[in-house]
Amino acid sequence: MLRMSPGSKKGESRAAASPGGILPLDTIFEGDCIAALARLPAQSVDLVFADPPYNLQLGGDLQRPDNSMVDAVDDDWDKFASLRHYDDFTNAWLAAVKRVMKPDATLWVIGSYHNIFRVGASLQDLGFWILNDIVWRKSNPMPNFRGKRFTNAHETLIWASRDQGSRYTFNYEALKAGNEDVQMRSDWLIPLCTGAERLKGDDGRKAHPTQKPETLLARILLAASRPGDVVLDPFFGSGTTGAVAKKLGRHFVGIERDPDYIAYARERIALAEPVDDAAMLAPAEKRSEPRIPFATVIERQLLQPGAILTDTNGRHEARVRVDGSIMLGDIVGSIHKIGALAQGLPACNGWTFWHYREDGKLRLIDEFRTVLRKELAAAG
Amino acid sequence: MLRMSPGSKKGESRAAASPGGILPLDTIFEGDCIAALARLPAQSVDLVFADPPYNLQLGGDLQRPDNSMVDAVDDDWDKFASLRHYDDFTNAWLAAVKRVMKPDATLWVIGSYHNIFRVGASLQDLGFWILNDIVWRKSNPMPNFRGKRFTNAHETLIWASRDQGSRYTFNYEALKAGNEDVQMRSDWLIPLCTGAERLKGDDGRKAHPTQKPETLLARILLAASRPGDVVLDPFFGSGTTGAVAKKLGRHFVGIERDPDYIAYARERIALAEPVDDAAMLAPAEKRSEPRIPFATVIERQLLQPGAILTDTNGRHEARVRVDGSIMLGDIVGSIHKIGALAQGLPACNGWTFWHYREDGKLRLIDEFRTVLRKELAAAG
DNA sequence: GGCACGATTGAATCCATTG
DNA sequence: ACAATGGATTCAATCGTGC
Repeated sequence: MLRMSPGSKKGESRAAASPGGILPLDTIFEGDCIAALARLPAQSVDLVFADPPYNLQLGGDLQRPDNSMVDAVDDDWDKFASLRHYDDFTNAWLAAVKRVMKPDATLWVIGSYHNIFRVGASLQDLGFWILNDIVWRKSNPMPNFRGKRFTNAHETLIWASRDQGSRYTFNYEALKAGNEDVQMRSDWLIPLCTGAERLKGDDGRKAHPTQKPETLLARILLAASRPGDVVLDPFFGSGTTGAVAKKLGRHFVGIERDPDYIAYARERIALAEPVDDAAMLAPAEKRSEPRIPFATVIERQLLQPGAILTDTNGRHEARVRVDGSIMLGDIVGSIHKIGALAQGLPACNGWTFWHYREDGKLRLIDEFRTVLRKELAAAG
Repeated sequence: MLRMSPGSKKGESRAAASPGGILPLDTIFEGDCIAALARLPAQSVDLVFADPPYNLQLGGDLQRPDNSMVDAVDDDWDKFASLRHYDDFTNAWLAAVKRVMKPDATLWVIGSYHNIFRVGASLQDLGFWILNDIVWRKSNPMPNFRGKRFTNAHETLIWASRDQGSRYTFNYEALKAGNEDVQMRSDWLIPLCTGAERLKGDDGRKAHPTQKPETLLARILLAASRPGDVVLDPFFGSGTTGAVAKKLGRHFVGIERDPDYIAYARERIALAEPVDDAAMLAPAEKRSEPRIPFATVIERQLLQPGAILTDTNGRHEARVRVDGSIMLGDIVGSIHKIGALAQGLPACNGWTFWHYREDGKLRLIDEFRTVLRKELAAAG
């Protein structure tokens, strides 16, 4: 039986239409993840964050797709059986998630060396297309007490699109602006979830064993979703995904089978304060300028047919034709094509290559484009 | 047909007895890796380093922003018909390697997200026991030219013992002593192999497309082998493993298919001198302060979205956005770009320009950077 | 010689729009 | 559906050249 739980104490529950039906938003579903996913409408979510269990050989709590338990194991035969069961489980939830994803949605999965190779191989087998693997470097990892291995100071995330060639959301400019104006790398330094952020029970002990830091989820949501998007977390746990989604103006859908965790999550999400100023929320984007045909420069008589274009050094000379093409020797083509040809390069932006001479000075033809764009903007 | 080639020009060839026969040392075998492995004695090597093809599956050409071409890895040895074929290949060489390993030997494999999940799953299936996954963070990776993904700034290594419960070599104290007396972590910052270390052909072009830095191999050998141990590299390439083994007083056994690579490797190894001080092979330490993204200040909630930043005089007011960009009027950008814009300067250090108000006093946002640097310093 | 500046390069699954 | 084409997009480090 599937129960629906509003994400906030107010009990407000929004919903979004999708090809497969109606998806309740900002809601936590209580129950088995695969069964619950099967009841969600197809192609209804924009982003998935999954923090699946990875108790491979730890025994006791590994769940088969049919919800039966795998016994604790320590001999080889059982170890292989356990790996296979884990793979079955992984394949099942990944396939179920894939069905629920919009065509351009992306998936994030976090794991450690115990399980991430199983997960990665499974998702490749299912046709997901890996975009990056991301390393969460922990600034304050637990040391290796016995001195028998390297300090396990990181976890791995896989970022994948539903299919090869999909047009996924990636807020490149926003990430770059917040990162000292250099593009964001695949290794992220983020502290563990500790202190006040770490949820504690009445007994003062941690409420959830693997609560993820909000910083981590914030970066994921800011990188790969837009305000108003729907973020699905099929292993909702203590609700970090929901809390961050609410703060950042995204919708969430959570699935969790433990009612205690759901209680913690609900309380926590109710307390989360959304950023209310939309201007603070919309991702920084380089606004795409309208495309200006070079022919317009001629039509508007900013350049005359027959005018000479050269590169910076004057090594190449081309002549402007009435139709906006240019001629180098007896070869005719666009400013881009001829620019590429002149340099022997596979491509070229002609606007930023060709110059014209005015009052004895060389000026870039891109100045014309700037002028025309300003005019266009003024005209609305 | 299998040919045997001495590793040095002197042609000296040592050998070690093992349960399965005699293993020639400091030798490069020319031929297919799986066939060659089948002829080596069982249980004869102490350490394996493997740098298998990554199965990159590149699409078309990639151009840099200056329209020059990226020199892609398009070699035949990296072409596989399908994931299934790649898995078959992986299973075959891993099984062959396992047979040759002594019971307490360990295996290192390096890869990227294209192949590492296949490799990890395969070696788990074969009964290897993963000890760590290690992240090689590149200090100077190739950027993402189109701004479509995160900079792919790392590769992954898996360190595994032959069997669960084996008594492998791990030089814990030595690593700790060489790491400012803190445990060596699972994330290693090491530059790409460039400059004088990078082997070049007579034409001045790189001799091998994926030559690994000696620093990386040095750390592996120092961590997981002892002087006199035998290190096997089944994808020997340009011989980095052999050169480092010789420098560090380990023996090597290499397998390589391409006679050109073998020629480079042999010459290189002949020139390698055993070192007295292993620290010579440590990476040059970085002394510069780590770069702190302004987005971290928001992620860590040191400032809230919507907070007001001003200059000293309060002439300019900008507002902080969730993604770590700031907004002046309706213009969005980094603290640096907007700081420059506000002053009409070509550049500006936003950290030392913008202030926030706390308890009625103006404080420089650079104070946040100081705090974060202290907190994150330990992790580099 | 030393410094400034430009050219080059590294395992890469790297476009969007129009016709 | 595919094909053609306009034109947007990069970080750290090394090495060579010129003053």
